[in-house]
Amino acid sequence: MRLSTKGRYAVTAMMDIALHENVGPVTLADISQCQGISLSYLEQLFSKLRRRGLVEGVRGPGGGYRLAKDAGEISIADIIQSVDEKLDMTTCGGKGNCSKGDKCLTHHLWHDLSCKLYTFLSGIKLDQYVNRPEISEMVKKQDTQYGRFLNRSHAAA
Amino acid sequence: MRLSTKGRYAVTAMMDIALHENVGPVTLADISQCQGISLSYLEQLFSKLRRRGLVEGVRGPGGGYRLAKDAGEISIADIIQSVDEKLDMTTCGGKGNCSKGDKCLTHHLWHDLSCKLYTFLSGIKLDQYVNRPEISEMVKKQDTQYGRFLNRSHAAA
DNA sequence: TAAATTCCTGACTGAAATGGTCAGGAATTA
DNA sequence: TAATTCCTGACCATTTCAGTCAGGAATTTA
Repeated sequence: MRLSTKGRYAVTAMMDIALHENVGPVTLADISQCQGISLSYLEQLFSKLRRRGLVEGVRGPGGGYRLAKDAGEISIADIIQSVDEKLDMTTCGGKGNCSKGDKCLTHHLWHDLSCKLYTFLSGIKLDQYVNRPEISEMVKKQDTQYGRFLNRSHAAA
Repeated sequence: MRLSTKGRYAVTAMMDIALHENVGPVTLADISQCQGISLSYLEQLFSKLRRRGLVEGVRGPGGGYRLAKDAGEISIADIIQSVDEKLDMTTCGGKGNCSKGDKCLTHHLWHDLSCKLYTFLSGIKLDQYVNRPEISEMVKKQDTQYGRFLNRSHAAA
């Protein structure tokens, strides 16, 4: 398994988009500035998120990225697997041939753990955190601080 | 967070030792051969496990490593933290200064996740898997295959 | 006491992943 | 047509992983 800054960046960026669903597409440039993530790196991550069908890009001025599904249908597991590839912790990828064709001593352990972790991460959907009052306050603060969406007709107050 | 082969190796090796508690100290050479882990790499890992007080080394012929505590008191979290350092998934290490002194958008998310994962891994003790019938059978197979502990007076049948 | 065994330590190494840069398109809007 | 934004691919520095190597320290056994 792998759970690094990569997955964290992806989740943070997705959260940013989900938090601005009502405003319209969010540009990677904005996310880059607000969340402190390199623009080119974001582009790499979103290339994968797009291929996985989690977001869709809108080109041209006023464009950006928006969620391809409802925020309630996108889980943290989806996002992490898009960029980090695997949540499975067994060496064998669940096949049970980790020790010369047989299961290794810790196969059951890693299998159990992978299942639990996956269940947990799949259970968390984007909208759960989007609707938290502390978080929507934080994003409002950030938006005014960076002057985001000032040129949008239907910008948030 | 980090959960790589490193932590897996450490847990596997600890499991091997726990499974042979009744036979006496287990040499790293044996673990290396049976579990397919490089000897020198094992030595690095056990250096950390020893410093954490999870195992103790016995030098000289007939020596090896044995558990420093009861198998029921050693959790997977203990082992992984010994070699991999951190299970915490927040960027800030739990301090909440991840975004210019304030909490970042996903602070709560990673904090929650870290707690759950830690609770889960702390709850699994070595003895839980040692006492599983499938696993003690596997280890018996391995032992005869590699001819381990043949020169020990109280070797397992 | 000598030899064998085993832990123990530190320096070094190739390969991969991380996180990021750069350059240049392609599509869309104004 | 110009500006904006996504989109792609090549490239790069650094870190981590996983392992090698060499050598020493403690202990047991002969």
